[in-house]
Amino acid sequence: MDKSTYIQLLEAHNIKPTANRIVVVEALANSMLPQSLAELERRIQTIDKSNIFRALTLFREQHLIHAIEGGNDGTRYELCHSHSEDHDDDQHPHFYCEVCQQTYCLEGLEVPQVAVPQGFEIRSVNYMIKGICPHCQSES
Amino acid sequence: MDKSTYIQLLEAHNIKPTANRIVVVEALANSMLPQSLAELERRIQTIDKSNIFRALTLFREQHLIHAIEGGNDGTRYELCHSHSEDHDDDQHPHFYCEVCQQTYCLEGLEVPQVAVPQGFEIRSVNYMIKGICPHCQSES
DNA sequence: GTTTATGCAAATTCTTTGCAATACT
DNA sequence: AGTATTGCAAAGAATTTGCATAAAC
Repeated sequence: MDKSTYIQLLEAHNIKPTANRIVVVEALANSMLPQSLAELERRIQTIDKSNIFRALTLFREQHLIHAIEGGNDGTRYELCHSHSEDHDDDQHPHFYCEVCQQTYCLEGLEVPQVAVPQGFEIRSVNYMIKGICPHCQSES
Repeated sequence: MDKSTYIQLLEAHNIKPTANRIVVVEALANSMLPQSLAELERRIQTIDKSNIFRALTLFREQHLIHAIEGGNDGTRYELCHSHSEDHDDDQHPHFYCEVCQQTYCLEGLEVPQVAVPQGFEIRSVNYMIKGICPHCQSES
């Protein structure tokens, strides 16, 4: 993907494509794994963390990225796959390895739905599995 | 439940039943909703937060309580239902209301399993739904 | 008397905001 | 000019640790 692709992506979500925001969205796009704010800070030395944070907040509001929680160390962010402007519908389960502490996307899988009681309105679902990943499995 | 029940509960998990620990486990048992550390601090004025924290850490190690994450404000704790000493098997989905910010246990429901790829070993699953609860639904 | 638990204070870590300077339109 | 964005610094919030005292065994 080149720069103009990211600009289009930002614009599709009504985000003005500033230089910093392009860098942040690019960093997310190039990440295999969902990134925490701290990881993005480490990766993007040129932008202040408050600005990365503000970019992420904006991206989240515009449904360009979504947040996943429940691994261990705070919130992680990943690009939405479905590029809808007003909601996320590409939720997939995540797997947090208790040994290497990486969070994997289980992209091929769907988050199974549960039948919630009458009156609960579902907006989103976080499905986080914890355990040991194949790599750490074979180490032991 | 009276005090001796809590003592038995602690002992069943190989936890020495000190006065403080009895108070903490009692507070959890009397909570309808999973409690955060901050909520427990507010509820238990007699015990220092570092101690509540240490009790929770110990309880977690001994599988007396489990942690749920992904609501909004950090980790919440609830008693395990299955009183096994070495693992949790009573996971149920939780529902976080984005309006009133309460976390509900959907106790009647099971967490649906997903077929993870070969090599991933599942230890536990966090299923967190976000949306609007019946009460806040009817407010609007 | 040795180990364990406790309370207080403070260190850490992570997230979020204030504000002046800069860039954009 | 006027609005939006940025970097730096610092405020906040939440979690976790150090350590001296006190309690338990």
